[in-house]
Amino acid sequence: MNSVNKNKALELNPNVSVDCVIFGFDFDQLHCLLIDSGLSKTTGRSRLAVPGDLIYDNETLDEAANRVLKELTGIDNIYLEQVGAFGDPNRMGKESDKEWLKSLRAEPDARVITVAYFSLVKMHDFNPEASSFAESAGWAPIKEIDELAFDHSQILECALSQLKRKIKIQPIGFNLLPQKFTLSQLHKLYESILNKPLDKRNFRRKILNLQILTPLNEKQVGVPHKPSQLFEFNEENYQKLSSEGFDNFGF
Amino acid sequence: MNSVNKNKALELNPNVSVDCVIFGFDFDQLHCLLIDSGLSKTTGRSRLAVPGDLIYDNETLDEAANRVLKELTGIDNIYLEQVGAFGDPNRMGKESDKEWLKSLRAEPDARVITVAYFSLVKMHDFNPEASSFAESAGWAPIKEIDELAFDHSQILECALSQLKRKIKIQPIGFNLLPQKFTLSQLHKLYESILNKPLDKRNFRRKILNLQILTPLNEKQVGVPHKPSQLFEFNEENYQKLSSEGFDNFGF
DNA sequence: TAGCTGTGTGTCATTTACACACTTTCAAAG
DNA sequence: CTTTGAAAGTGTGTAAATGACACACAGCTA
Repeated sequence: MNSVNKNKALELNPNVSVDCVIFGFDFDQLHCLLIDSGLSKTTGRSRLAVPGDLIYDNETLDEAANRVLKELTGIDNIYLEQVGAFGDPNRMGKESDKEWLKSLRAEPDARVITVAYFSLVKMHDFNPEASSFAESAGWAPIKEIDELAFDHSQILECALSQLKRKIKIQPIGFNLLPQKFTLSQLHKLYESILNKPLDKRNFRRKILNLQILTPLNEKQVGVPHKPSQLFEFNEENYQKLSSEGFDNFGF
Repeated sequence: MNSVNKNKALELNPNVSVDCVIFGFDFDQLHCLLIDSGLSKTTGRSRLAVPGDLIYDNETLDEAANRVLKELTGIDNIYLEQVGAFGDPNRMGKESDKEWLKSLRAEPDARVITVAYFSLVKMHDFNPEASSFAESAGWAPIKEIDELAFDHSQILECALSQLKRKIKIQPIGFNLLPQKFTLSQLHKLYESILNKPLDKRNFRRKILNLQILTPLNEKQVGVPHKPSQLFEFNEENYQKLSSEGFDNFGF
C-alpha cells in the first residue's frame, strides 16, 4: 500500500518510526524530555513516552529524527546519534498504550519498527513550558523516571548507556552546556551522566590536559561565593586532537 | 497491505530487512562472508553483498537475523550484535543493483530500511564450498573487499568499527577461534581486527593477566617449530570478571 | 567582621604502558 | 645425525598516567 506508491512525497511509512531520547542538563541533574498522553479515559492514568513519529518515505532516518526534534523544540542542528533499532512485534502491545496509539496513528495496529536516537540539547535554550507543547511535554530528571509507555524504558536505558560510553571518548557533553561554563559545571555534568562521584582535582587535571578548553577572561557574576573562571569549548583543538587519534578521556 | 493484515504469520514486511555482516578468521586474516549476484545480463558484471532478507511480521529483528544466519550457514547460536539501522531512501538506488533486486524481491521498488548486524563464526565450522550456497556465497578477506552492492560498503565499515571497539572491551574474539587455540593465534586475530601490530610480550602479559584463559596440558603437534601451548577460553572466570565490572582489555 | 560556600591548587605512591633481545624447541632437509 | 630455519616463549628497566588525598583563599551575606 505505502511502499509501492510512486508519489512518496507526503507518504508516511506505517512500518517505521523514529524515537528521540532528548537529554538536557540543568547544572544539577541529567534530564530527559518526555511527552504525556494525557489522562486515559479508561484507566484514568497518563502514560509518558519519548517523542517520536513515523517516517516519511522520502526522508532519511536522520532527517526524520531531526524533524521530530525541530517540531518539538523549534531547534535545528541538535546533536543527534543513532542508538539502534527496536523491533519486537509486541513492543506496542501493552493494553495501557493502545488507547493512546489509536489517537496518534492512522493504522494503530501496524507493526512498527522504531529507530531510536539520542540527542543533547542546551536545556535552557528550550523551555517546554513556553512552547506549544506546554501541556504535553516536560523535562523529567533521569533518576525519577519510572516506567514509560511502549518499549521506551528499554530505549531510554540503551540511549543512556550509549551516552555514558560515548562521553568517555568524545567531548559531546559540551552540547549540554551553554557556550560559557565553569569547570565545576562540567564536573557535575560528568558525575550526573556517569552516576558516580569523580575526584575534583583529577577531573580538572585530565580535562585541562586535553587542551580542548579555552579559558576566558571572564568570571561568573552574581553568585554568593567566589566567582569561578569561565571556559569555552575549543573546537579547533578538538578537531586536531581527534584527527591525531584521540579517543579517551579516561574516566 | 502488509501491516494491517491480521494473519501475519507468513507475511514478509516489505519495508524492513536485516543484513548480516558475518566475520570469520582463518588464522591469518579477517574475512567476511559475501553473496554473489551472479553475472548481470545487462552489465556482464556481478555484484557482491552481505546476506540479508526482509523480516516476517511475527519475528523480532534478532530472530530475523538469526534466521538469515541459520539459512545460510546451518549454524544456530551464532554470536550476533546489532550495528544499527540504515535508511537512506536511495540506499538501493544504484542502477547496477536494481536488476539483482528485481530477482530477489516481490516489491523491488519498495523503500526498505535495513537493520544491520554483525556476527562472528568459527570459520572452519562452516565452509560455504560444501554448502548449498557454494555457487553464491564465499569468504572474502576484509582487506580485499572492494565496493559492495547497495549501501553494504557502509554497513561493512560500521560493523567493522563496532567490532574493533567491542573487541577491546569484551572477549568476543573467542567466537572466531576454535575451542583450543594458541596465544599466537589470538594475537594474530587481534592484529587482524585492529589492523595494526601489537607488541607480542605486552599482548601476552595483558591477556594472561585477565585470567580468562585456561592453559591446557597440550601442545600443538606437527608444526615445524617449537610447538606452542594450547589454551581454552574460561567462561566462568570471564563471568566473574564482568560482573565485577570488567570492561577493558586496554589495547 | 565573622561566617559560609564553593574555588582552586600539589605531591606522592602505585599502576600501567611501552620498548626491547635472546634462548628454546621442533621438523625438515641434506 | 647434523644443520638450519621458523616461530615460541620469556624479563626488565623506564616513562607516563592514574588515583588518593587536604587545606587555604576569595568573595558574598548578614
